[in-house]
Amino acid sequence: MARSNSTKKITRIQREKIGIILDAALDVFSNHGFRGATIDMIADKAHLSKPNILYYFDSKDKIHEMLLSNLLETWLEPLKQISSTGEPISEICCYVERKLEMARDFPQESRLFANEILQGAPRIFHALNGPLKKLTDEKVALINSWADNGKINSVDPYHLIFSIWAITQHYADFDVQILAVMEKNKIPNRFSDANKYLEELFTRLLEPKVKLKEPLP
Amino acid sequence: MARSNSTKKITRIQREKIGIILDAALDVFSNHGFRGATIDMIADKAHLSKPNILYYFDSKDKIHEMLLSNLLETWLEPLKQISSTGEPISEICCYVERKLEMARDFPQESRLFANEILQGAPRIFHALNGPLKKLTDEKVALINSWADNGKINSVDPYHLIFSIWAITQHYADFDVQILAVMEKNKIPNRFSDANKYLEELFTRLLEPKVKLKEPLP
DNA sequence: ATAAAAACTGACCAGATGGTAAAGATAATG
DNA sequence: CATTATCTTTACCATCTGGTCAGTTTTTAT
Repeated sequence: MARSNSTKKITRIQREKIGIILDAALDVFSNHGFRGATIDMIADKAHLSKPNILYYFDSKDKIHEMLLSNLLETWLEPLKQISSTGEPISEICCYVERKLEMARDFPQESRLFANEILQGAPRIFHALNGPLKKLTDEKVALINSWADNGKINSVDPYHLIFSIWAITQHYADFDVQILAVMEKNKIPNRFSDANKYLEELFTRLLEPKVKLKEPLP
Repeated sequence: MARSNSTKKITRIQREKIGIILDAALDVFSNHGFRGATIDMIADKAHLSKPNILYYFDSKDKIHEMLLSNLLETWLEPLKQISSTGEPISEICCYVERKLEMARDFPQESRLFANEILQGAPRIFHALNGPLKKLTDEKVALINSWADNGKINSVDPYHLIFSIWAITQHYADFDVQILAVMEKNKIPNRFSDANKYLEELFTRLLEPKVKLKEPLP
């Protein structure tokens, strides 16, 4: 059997088919949620038979599990990149930009995540409570230190981060609504327009009230 | 039968039981999504038998449908209240506040809506494309006119509205994540802290660059 | 009180769905 | 080439789930 008994070698066919299955599963799970997705739908999309899929994964849950654990690293990465040595406002704006790019380029991953959280995060609560919390704590401290040094306006760092998460996720998760509501000719530019808007939003928020002139180099 | 053949009188028992069923259904649908919810779960929560539920509603879909149509009015209301005669920045901030209150007081409704949109809005696309679009168009025009008159900073009105929707929804839909990540002693105040943060966020964004002094009354 | 209408129940279906078993087909290996 | 290990399929099963139905109980109206 091919079941993921860790210590086994992985054949060429296994690597290929597992990839195909995960691609198909991501598509199906992200569009229908865990319960709404069926193995048959995944099988159809992957051009494989249902038992064949269950030859590579023990169960529907296992497929979903693997998608989520693959996702988490990708999801944390942009936040990790906020650097304590960079210029604060540009660090934040670059973070927003990276997140927005992810919403544009990986909307399925975004919706998979949103579905999971909406249902109460039954399968990844541990990751939220562990790695994500740890990373968030770090960046909260960093933002606070920037504020203490007068480099940015003093704001609640948690809510700053939440608002970034919220807005950027929105462009992936609520895309249907955006498409339905927006003026048709504005739709193609929605991501670059959003980026422009968000840059102004967060720059204005974070600019220190009294701007000190820095000496020219 | 009691089925909703519009032109029929409604008895006391019908009114009561339909209310009980909708309450239970809101709870179940919002926590599990449409496919994840079962009539049995609704029946359990409502302390009614499954056939009894189907005595009042023709199908699972009909229950869901009614919840969504009830929801829509509630959902549009806060946006409607933005008034062209008020002070622009305070109108926007009050809108944010109302939306945030809804996230706090009706998180189930918020998640029901989010679930529906995430799955591609199959059952309410018409409402997004109709009433919601119409209302949004109006408010977009209003915001643009404020900007043209120099009363607010000139920003993309669509993305302003989207960011308000995104952030306020987030506090309901992603509550698990917030609870997992946030410092424990900040949790009880999260809504009032959010309100404070958002007021500053949008005030700073919308303040005209050059503030004209108004004559005292 | 009694008949009619409304409300409710237990038993039951049919189809969908997650998953299995066993045998056949294909690829890798000595 | 032969043998083994891997891969795939056909035919299933058990359970869940939306929904029905025939009949019983309760409420309402006369």
